[in-house]
Amino acid sequence: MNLFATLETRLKAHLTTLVAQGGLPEGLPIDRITVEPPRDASHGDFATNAAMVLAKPAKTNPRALAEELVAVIADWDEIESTEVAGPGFINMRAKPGAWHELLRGVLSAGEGYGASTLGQGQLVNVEYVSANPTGPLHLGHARGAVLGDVMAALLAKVGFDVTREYYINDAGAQVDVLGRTAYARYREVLGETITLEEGQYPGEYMIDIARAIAERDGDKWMSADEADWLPEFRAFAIDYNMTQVRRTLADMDIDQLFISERSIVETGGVERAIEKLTDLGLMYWGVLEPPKGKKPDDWEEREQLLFRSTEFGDDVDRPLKKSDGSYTYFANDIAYHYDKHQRGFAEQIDIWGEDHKGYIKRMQSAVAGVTDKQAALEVIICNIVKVFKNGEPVKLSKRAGNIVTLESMVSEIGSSALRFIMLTRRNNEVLEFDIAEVTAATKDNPVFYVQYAHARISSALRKALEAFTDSRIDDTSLCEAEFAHLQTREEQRLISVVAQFPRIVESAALAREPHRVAFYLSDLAGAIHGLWAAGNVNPANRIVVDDSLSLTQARLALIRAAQITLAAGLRLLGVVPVEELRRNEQELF
RNA sequence: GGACCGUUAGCUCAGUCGGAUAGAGCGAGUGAUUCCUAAUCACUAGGCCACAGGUUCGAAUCCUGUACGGUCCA
Repeated sequence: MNLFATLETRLKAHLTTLVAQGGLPEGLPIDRITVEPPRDASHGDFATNAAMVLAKPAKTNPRALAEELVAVIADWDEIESTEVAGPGFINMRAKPGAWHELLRGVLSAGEGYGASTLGQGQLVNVEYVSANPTGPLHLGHARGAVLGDVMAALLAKVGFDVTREYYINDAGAQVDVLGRTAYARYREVLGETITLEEGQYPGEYMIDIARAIAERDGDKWMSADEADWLPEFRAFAIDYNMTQVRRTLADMDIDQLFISERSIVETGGVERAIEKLTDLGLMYWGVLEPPKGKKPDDWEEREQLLFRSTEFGDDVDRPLKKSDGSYTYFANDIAYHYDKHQRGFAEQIDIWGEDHKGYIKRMQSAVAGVTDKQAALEVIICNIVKVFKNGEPVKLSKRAGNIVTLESMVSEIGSSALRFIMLTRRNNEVLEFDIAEVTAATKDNPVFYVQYAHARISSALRKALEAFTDSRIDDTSLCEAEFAHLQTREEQRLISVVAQFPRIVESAALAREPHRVAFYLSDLAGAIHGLWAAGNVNPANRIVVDDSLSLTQARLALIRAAQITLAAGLRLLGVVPVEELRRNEQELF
C-alpha cells in the first residue's frame, strides 16, 4: 500500500540485478536512491533521482542512464508514462488503476493503514518525562510527554517493539531536600513558625503533603530524630507527588512503565555498572584539569575515580564518586541506562528538556562505554513552551511556587487539543501558543481544522445514507465502487495526499520527528476541505449526487479512505477523531 | 570563557539522510456559500533562505568563519 516504497524497492532490485549481470559497475550507492513525489505535481506522481545518484560512479551521464531506466520502468504495471526531465530526474505517472488499488487497500486496512514492518520487531526503549518526584508536572514536561508518547507510537507503527518508560529520580539529595521540606511544613502545620531553607520546595502542594502526614500520624514526629523521620517524610512526599504525576499523565492518555532509581541503586546497579566499566578498562584514578575560563571557587585539585568518557566523544572525563564517597548523579544514570541494556534494549531513545542539553555527550559516551558499544543512546531535545492567554503570558514556574498546574490546563484545553498543539512545531524550536486560540473554532486552530475535515466526512456519509437508504456504504462494499469516476482535480489531489501517509509515518519515525505527522494531517485536511468546497461551487462535484449511486459510491470510497487516513494519523498522535462538531458547545473536542 | 540549538515572505512556521521555478497559514487584495453552516475554498501579491567563503554536476540543506538570538555548564 506504500506505492513509493514498492517502486523504490523494485527499482533498487532491478539495479542490483544489473550490477550482478555486469551491466553496471560494483559499489554503486544504491541506498541513496529515492522515489518521492515531485515537488511540482505537474511533473507526475513519482520521481526518482536514481540516474543522477548513479551516473558519476557508473561513469556515464545522468540523462543517458535515465533513458535506459525509463525503458524498463515503462513496462511496470503501475506506470502509465515516464519521462526524463531536468538534470536527470525520471518522472513517472501512475495508471489510474494503481490509485484505485491503493484506495481499496486503505479501505481494507482501516486504521492499520500506514503500518509497516520496517523495525522488524527490534526492541526500542523510549524514555520520556522522567520529571523529579518533587512537585507537579509543568507544561515543559507535557511537551516531552507528548513527544515521547507519539515517538513511541510511531516506532510501534513501523514495526518496532517499543517500551515506554519513566525514570523516577527517587534517590539522592533532591528527594532528601523534598523530605526535609515536607518536615518543615509539617512543623508549621502543627503550629510552629518556620522559614524554608535555600533550595527547599516552596510550592503550596508541600503544605498539603505535610497536612496529610499530620492527619495520619499526629505529632509523633515532632521530637523524632532526622534519621527516623526523613525516610518516612521522603517516601510519603515522593508517593504523593508521583500519584499526582501519574494522574496528570493519565489525563493526557499517557501510560508508561515507571522505573525507580532507588530500586536500581539498592540492588547494586551502580556497582554493577562501575564494575563493568572497570572490566572494560574505562575507569582510572586521576586529576581533572580545572574548567577553562574563570576558575570556580569550589574547584579543588583532587585525585578521584574517573570514567574515560572522552574516549567516546565527551569533552572531559567524568567523576563517578563525590568527595564524600557517595556516587554522582551521573553514576546513577549510567546504572539506569546499563540496566536498560541488560533488559535487551540496544536502541535507547531519551526525550529531554532543553535545559539538559549539556548532558547529551556524556550520557551517550556512558551508554557506548558501559555497553562496549553494543547499545546506542539517542537524545531528542524538546525546547521550552511559552503559554499565553488572550495575549498575556501565563506563568508556570515550579520554583517560584506560583504554579498554574498542567492538570488544570489539560482540563481546560482537553488532552486531544493539547497533544496536537504540542506537535505543531519542530521539537527543537521554542513553542508558543495561546490557550484562547487552541480552543477556538476557526482554521487558525489546527486541531479544529483537522477535526472539522474528519467530521465533514462523517456528515457526508450520514447524508448518503439518507439519499440512498437501501445502499451499502460500508468499507467493504465501497471497495467495489467504480473508481474510474474519480476525475476532478480535487479528487486527484486528495488521492495523492492519502497515498503519502505511509512514507510520512516512516520518515517521521526514522527522523525522530513526530511533528511531521501533525503537519501532514493539516495538509490532508486541506485537501479534504478543497474537495468539499468544489461541491459548493458546482453541485455536480458534491460527494452525494442524488441521481447517481455509482458516482456517489466512488466519492464515498475516496473520502472514506481519506477519513481512515486522518483517523490513523490522529490516533498516532493520541488524538481522538470526532464525528461531529457543533457550534456553541462548550467542549468542541 | 565553553558546549549545544536556532536565524527561510510584513508575522508564525514547514522544507523528505544535497535535487527541478524554495512552500503553507496569518495579515493584505479579489471572488465563491450554506452535503456541517464563510467554522470553509479558489485566485493575486509578497524571498539576497542572517552574512562571507568552501565542497560538487547541483547547496536553504554539508564544511569553516562572522553577526545576532536562546538554553545549559562554569
